[in-house]
Amino acid sequence: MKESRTKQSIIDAAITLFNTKGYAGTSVRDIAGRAKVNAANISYYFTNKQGLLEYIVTQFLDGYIRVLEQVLAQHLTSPKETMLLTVRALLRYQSENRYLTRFFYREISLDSVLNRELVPLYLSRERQYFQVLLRTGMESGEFHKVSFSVFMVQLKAMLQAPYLHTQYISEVLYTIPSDPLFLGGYAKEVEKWLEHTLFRTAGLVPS
Amino acid sequence: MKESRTKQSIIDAAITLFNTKGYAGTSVRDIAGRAKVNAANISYYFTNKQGLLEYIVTQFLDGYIRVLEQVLAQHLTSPKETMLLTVRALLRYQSENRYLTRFFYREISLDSVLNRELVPLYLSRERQYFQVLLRTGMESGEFHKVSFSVFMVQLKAMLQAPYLHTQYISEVLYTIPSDPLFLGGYAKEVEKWLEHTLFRTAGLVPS
Amino acid sequence: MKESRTKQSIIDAAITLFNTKGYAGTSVRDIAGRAKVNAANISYYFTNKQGLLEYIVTQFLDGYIRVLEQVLAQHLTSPKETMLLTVRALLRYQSENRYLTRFFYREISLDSVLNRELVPLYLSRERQYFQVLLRTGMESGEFHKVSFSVFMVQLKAMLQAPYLHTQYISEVLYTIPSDPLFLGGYAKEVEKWLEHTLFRTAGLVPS
Amino acid sequence: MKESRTKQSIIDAAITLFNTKGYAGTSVRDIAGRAKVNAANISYYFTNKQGLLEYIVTQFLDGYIRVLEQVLAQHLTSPKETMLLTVRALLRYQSENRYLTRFFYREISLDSVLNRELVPLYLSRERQYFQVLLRTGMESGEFHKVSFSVFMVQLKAMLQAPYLHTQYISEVLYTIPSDPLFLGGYAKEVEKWLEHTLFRTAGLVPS
DNA sequence: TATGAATGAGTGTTCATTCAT
DNA sequence: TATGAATGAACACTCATTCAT
Repeated sequence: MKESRTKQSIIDAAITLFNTKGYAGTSVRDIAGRAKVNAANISYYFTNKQGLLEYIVTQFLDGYIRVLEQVLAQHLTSPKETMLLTVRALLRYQSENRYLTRFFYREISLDSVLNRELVPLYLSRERQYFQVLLRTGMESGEFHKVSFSVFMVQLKAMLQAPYLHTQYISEVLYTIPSDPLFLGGYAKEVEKWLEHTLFRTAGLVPS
Repeated sequence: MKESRTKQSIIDAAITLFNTKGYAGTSVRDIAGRAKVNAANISYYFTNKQGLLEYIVTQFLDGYIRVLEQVLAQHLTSPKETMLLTVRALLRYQSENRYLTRFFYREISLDSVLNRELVPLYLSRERQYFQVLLRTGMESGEFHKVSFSVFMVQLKAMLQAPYLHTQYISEVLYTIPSDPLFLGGYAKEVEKWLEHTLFRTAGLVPS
Repeated sequence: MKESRTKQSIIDAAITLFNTKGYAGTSVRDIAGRAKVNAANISYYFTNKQGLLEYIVTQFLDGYIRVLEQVLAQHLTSPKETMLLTVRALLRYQSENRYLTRFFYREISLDSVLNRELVPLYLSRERQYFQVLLRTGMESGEFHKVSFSVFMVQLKAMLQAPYLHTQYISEVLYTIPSDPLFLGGYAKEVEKWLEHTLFRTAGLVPS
Repeated sequence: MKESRTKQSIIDAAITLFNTKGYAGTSVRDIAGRAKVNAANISYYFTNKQGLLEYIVTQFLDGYIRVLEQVLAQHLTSPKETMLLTVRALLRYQSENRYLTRFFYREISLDSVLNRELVPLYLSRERQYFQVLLRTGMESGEFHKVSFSVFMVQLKAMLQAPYLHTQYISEVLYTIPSDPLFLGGYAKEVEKWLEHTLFRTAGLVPS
């Protein structure tokens, strides 16, 4: 079921503008103007501006969770391999939705109905995913014994860094996060960190 | 020269509200209401809303740079010691201005005149500070040979993490960033990371 | 293509209020209130208050120039007859738009973008029209040899007088400029002046 | 009794600004800024903005009436001579107060308390002055029999023209109204008109 | 499905004015 | 006499949204 051209162009325009100017700093007329549609269409398709935001964020989080599910669906036996593939998949997903990712990680820290109600629902599923994975790895002896929370805050920082510290990241990798080449480079940095802090046995899984 | 009561209460209210609702999401009437002053005072003291933002951000960045200068003023001979004291001082400064810090690190990624003109001026001074420090440390043999850019993006991530990943950080440290106890805890994590990636000789400088 | 009811009632209200209170002395809420429409419609239809002014003034000046063109379109051979018909037509046009005329002649002397840029464009066309007409009349011998500038300043004063010296004019003509009867009366005064200062041959063209 | 420096500089600034931007278009801060005084002084010296306007207009009208009284005080016996001296004196007075004159003639047509109450008081004295002068002249046989109202509207137009039709007047007289040379030139035009329409005997009174 | 017209609430800002000093 | 601080009301304008078509 393809979205109507109008609906999709609204979404695309919204993501771009939310990313550069923030949600509150973007007006529905801005979005309609960039999407080259009538502003009333936004209310028609998404009820209101808040509805458009929820649609976009939900879409992003649905995709994020789907990435986790797709890794699980491969029925890998090694926790180490699962962790590596998960991280790679998430980095790829974020890179494919880079404007949305950047917007989400920025706006998530604001006080809003969205962040108090909708977002925690998804984040608790992410937390559960990694909790199970970590426990399994530690029980099997593949992972060092680490604090879950300490690991998580570091992992999240790793995942978000390229989208929050844009001033430096481009120099580090001689490229920008939008560049597909970036994926490989930054992913290796993250894997090095996993190797060092989590994995007991050396040797990377080939990417 | 003390700020007038009115001016200061506007600043305090603005920091709180910018932090929770963002700059664009905060109206001057919101600020005036919370500060319990007339909204016209904002124009009176800061010309306009944008002027208030600039005043606040400038104040924050001035303080940030002053922290660096104060460490330099101690004329320490060891680069390692200098680096440690710098990081501790910056963490303390951020903790003392935690709402402002959080707001700044979020809003800095938006497209605005402020971020295109005023902020880079200050950030280039921070960059220069660490560039000199790193070069000195590497020449004296106290530091590993590392890429400046890679080091910086990691350092910035370390400094900003407590303010950007607030969902997890409280669990990690059994406390919140506002808690003074937090300082010691998180600072130790950062120092451990420095020890590991930058310093050639073991042994922490007593805090 | 008729203007929408809302747009036209804004224009009508604006002309009335600009005339009695001046442009700067009239607020958009005044206009909206008198027009019995929402104030936001003014921005909707005219971008802003200044745009409404420009629309109104442009409309007036367009009509003014059109009057001149319509006289020309009659292909009269006698300069004297052309001059008389022109003056009568302009007086009729002004009488039909008396509030606008009065407002325009007052506000034109203020320092504004409008008066520095838009208005001179139209006035230069009026000047050209009379320049050609006067030259033709003088070459054919129907007109006395007069200074163009002296003639113009007097003609303009004649045309504007009923709208600028309203305190006396009503007494002079035992009527007000809005009265259609006025037209004949004042027009005759102007023609008498033309007869006296410009025309070499006696005898009025029947009106 | 000299005005205080502050008060006088407020008056000067107000006249300039009222002339270029109109009364409603000028803010008390504009005036204070140009006068280089604190805005509160305006309320202190003139109660409020309206009071400043009244002060200025009253000053102008007082001077205007004083001009008439000074001609009368010369106890001239010839109505013709009186009329000529009056017109010359009024033109000189206006030229000496040209900004104020221009502002007054423009703003006088607006609907305001000032124009409904204060101004008519003075204008009725001007009317009476000319009424007596005209009657005397006509009874003595020096003046043609003319309609008072018709004469007045023409006279007023003559007096105001240089200040209302500024676009053309400069070309006519190869000078600007502010130029002292202008006085003589324009005065002669007006006297020619008087000679033609009012005076029975030829021969100008030497100026 | 899509739009132009229209609105009420809210935006940042300026206004003339007051008042303690 | 003169001022900086402060205010409430008003300013022009933008906002997200509704609705008839």
